[in-house]
Amino acid sequence: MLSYESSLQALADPTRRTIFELVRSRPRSVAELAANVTVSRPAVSQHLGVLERARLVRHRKRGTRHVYHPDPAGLAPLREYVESLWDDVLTAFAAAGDEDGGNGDARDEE
Amino acid sequence: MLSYESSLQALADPTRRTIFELVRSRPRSVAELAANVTVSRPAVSQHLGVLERARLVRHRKRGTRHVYHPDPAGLAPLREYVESLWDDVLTAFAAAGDEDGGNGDARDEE
DNA sequence: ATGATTCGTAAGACAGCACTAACGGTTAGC
DNA sequence: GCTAACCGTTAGTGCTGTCTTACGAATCAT
Repeated sequence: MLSYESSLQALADPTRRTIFELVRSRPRSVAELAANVTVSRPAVSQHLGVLERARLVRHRKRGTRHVYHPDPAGLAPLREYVESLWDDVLTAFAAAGDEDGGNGDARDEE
Repeated sequence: MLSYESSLQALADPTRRTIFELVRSRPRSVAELAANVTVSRPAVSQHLGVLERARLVRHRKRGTRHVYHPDPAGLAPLREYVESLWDDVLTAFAAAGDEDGGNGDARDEE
């Protein structure tokens, strides 16, 4: 699996995105994260596993607590991918025009 | 639903991402898209519906054919979101340091 | 050493999503 | 007007992912 795929799929889930937003603003423990979302603590732990596999977060053991903090390693490929899409789509869009529903002249071009 | 959420969720699916890649490279009809993926034509039509609701593609009726082309409207919010994540994560990462497994000094800070 | 706290993991139930098959609508061509 | 081609939609099915409960491991405090 390409690197930006896992990041894309990880951030697609709303709960997981909320957790990542919390970790992004400030490093937090699992219990602190679970207190700020509607799901249980094991669910948060599973989401953190997905985020960590996607290289979006890392964790550091602080005694019995696992403190999670963001990691740019997984976000960088996603950022590059979106940027490449952005450039190509702008070019393709400018070449095609911006009208959509109108079916004025029907020329066959294939 | 915020705009970048739908784009994120739409691009998370591999088949949908393949379809979007094809549309990005060149405007294509539904049958042409279906010929380049492993799923059936109705499945492609459904995926195009999701992509269109996310403002990632548009379509133009060319006789009986529906030609789909990319749309920057849905991609722009996603790009801005990823960029904002990138900036904040870089800052947070620099402030936290880059070590992970090491549990050297355990101070209680809460 | 013992008890308490924090966390990860396994197992099972449940919901959501993607897919196929069948149908109906619209347009081009004869 | 009639046939064929292209497409969207709906109903039904299978599967992947998420959630909760229960359990075990690791660490700090007493």
